[in-house]
Amino acid sequence: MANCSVAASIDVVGTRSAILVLREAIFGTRRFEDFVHRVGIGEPAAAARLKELTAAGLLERVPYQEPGQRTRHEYQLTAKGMDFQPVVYALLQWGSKWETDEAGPPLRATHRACGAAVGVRIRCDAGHDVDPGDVAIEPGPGLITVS
Amino acid sequence: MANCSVAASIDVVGTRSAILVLREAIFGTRRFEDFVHRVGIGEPAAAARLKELTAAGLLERVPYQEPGQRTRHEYQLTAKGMDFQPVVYALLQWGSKWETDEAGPPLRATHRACGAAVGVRIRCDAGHDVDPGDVAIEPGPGLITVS
DNA sequence: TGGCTGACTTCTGTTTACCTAAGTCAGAGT
DNA sequence: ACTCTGACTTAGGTAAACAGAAGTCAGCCA
Repeated sequence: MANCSVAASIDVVGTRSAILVLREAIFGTRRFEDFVHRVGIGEPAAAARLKELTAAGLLERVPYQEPGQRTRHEYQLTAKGMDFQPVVYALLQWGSKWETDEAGPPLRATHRACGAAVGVRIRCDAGHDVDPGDVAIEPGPGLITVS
Repeated sequence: MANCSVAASIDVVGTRSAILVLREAIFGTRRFEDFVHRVGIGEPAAAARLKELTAAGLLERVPYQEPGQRTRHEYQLTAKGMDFQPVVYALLQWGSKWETDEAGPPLRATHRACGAAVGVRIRCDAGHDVDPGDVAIEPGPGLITVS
């Protein structure tokens, strides 16, 4: 009954832990144990989310080997996973503005070149900056007309 | 154990139905019955999400009256709710690129002035466009150092 | 060959997120 | 007073999303 791409996206990253795992992957986490500790979830949940995100094509399981260690596997973002970055930064931006606790965020995303905090802006495919009020919603087939 | 604003955001809009209700609100839905039908959830779930989002300050319950009808209530986006638009458009953009089915999305967000599809771009507070690879993650207090 | 370790899996139990179906309730119109 | 309607609430059940503890397994090293 998914009637828009938003719903399709949520079908892929529908749970709290899925988004948090993806956030950690975007922030640079690669190894299973690190996902468990940094996301703050149990091992079964971490294993399930990593498997699902890998199956959905957002993560890739690639072998690596540290010197003097056996071959292991780590999880790397694919292009599809990297394209999810705007969603994470949008959440980060919104949460920083409206839901920050007293201590402030322990993680900050900044522009490498200038050090300013990173967020997102609404923009159209033609390159214009778009104010939230200038967005038109066009109903397509199969949807009840907005009254 | 929320260690970043992303987690704080997800605490507010943590469920599939919460994001879909918020999407509908952003797309212009106001009335209870419309939320139920357009989101495709049951009435109890819709009532619970609307109540939670109202309590969290993203929606506001305001009275209205159509001629010849009794006073009723509708749900309007607050400034906090409107600020969530980039998250929804980021999800829309990602889903349109990676998860579109054969029929295409029944709803499209476009720039009113030029008609082009609306999405989001990563940008820093200094106003620069930022490529995904140019984002630096700075660990703050309380977080294990990324290996 | 046996220990060690990171990466899982299995088991058991709880909570949360839904569903459908059937109420309740307020108040404008008759 | 009575009906009608949109907006919910209540009841009862199911499935998914978790948690914690305790396994299993692979393979490098000794």
